[in-house]
Amino acid sequence: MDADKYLIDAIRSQGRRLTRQRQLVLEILQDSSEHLDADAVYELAKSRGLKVSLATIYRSLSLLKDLGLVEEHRFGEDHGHFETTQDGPHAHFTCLRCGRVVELEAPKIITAARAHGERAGFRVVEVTLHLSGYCDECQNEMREEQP
Amino acid sequence: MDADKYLIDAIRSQGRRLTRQRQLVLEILQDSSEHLDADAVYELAKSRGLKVSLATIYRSLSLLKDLGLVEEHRFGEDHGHFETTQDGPHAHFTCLRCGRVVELEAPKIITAARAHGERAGFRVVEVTLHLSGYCDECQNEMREEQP
DNA sequence: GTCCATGCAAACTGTTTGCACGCGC
DNA sequence: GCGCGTGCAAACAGTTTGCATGGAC
Repeated sequence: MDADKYLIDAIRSQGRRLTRQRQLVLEILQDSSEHLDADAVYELAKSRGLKVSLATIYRSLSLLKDLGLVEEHRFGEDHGHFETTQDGPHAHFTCLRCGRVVELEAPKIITAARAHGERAGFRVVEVTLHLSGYCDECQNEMREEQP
Repeated sequence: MDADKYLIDAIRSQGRRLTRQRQLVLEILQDSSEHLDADAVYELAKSRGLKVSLATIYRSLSLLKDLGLVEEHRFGEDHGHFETTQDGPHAHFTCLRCGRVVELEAPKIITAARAHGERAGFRVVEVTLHLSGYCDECQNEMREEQP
């Protein structure tokens, strides 16, 4: 897998070690189109037959964040969601009914927001744009439930 | 105080009771230009001579949220910040050094983001725009520290 | 007087950490 | 074999909850 090479390089360059656990955490995030939380990664890792603890999941996620391979987002909830680092800036939408987190392309809006912050005198490091509401599917289902 | 009338009306209309604790929590949030977390509200309430428990702070904040008088935000941290409900949509900036949370007017950007989400087929309930980085003051101090 | 709101402490959730063992190098 | 990485359980922070007492109405 190509991405493994990134991982190997990144880990080696820091004098860290490549372990099955770290590999798998990254693979799981890459394979998933969803934005998983730590517990979901943990369950998926176990279901792939790896003996692993939740503590290691957190430690691996933290390392991968430090390496820049993974990003953490807090969508107004009390726990984090993780995704592999994306190329361009993008926004997220969380469905309040089914909980799914979807990505949204919004480069212009995010760039405008960054410029707006700089204009106000801040050095802007990060811009987070998060929408919440109801996805198409859930809107339909809600219509059926309450005619 | 005018805002107390809002509180009284809102609470009465739900058959709830007006207590010194609830009044004070709202007052503290109104008086503060910062975006306080639960513990900060707790400390301020105690410093105003009210005997109160942290549990009550949380319960009051939750009630005020339900009444629509207060909003909770999670700025990528593991704990919430609270503010009285504002008129228009606005963004927030968190300084990564001093932790201060500042409001930012950005109605056009937020409106554009909402429209963007609706165009993608979502019913958008909320838009959160959050910037983080370094405030003017901290930029200066950092310059002095590392010449 | 009724019943909701409070204080207290204990429970709970997501996350982090100390320690002894295991495994990548 | 050296030393980082791991599993386990305990610690931790923020928040919520059960229960008996207190106060708004």
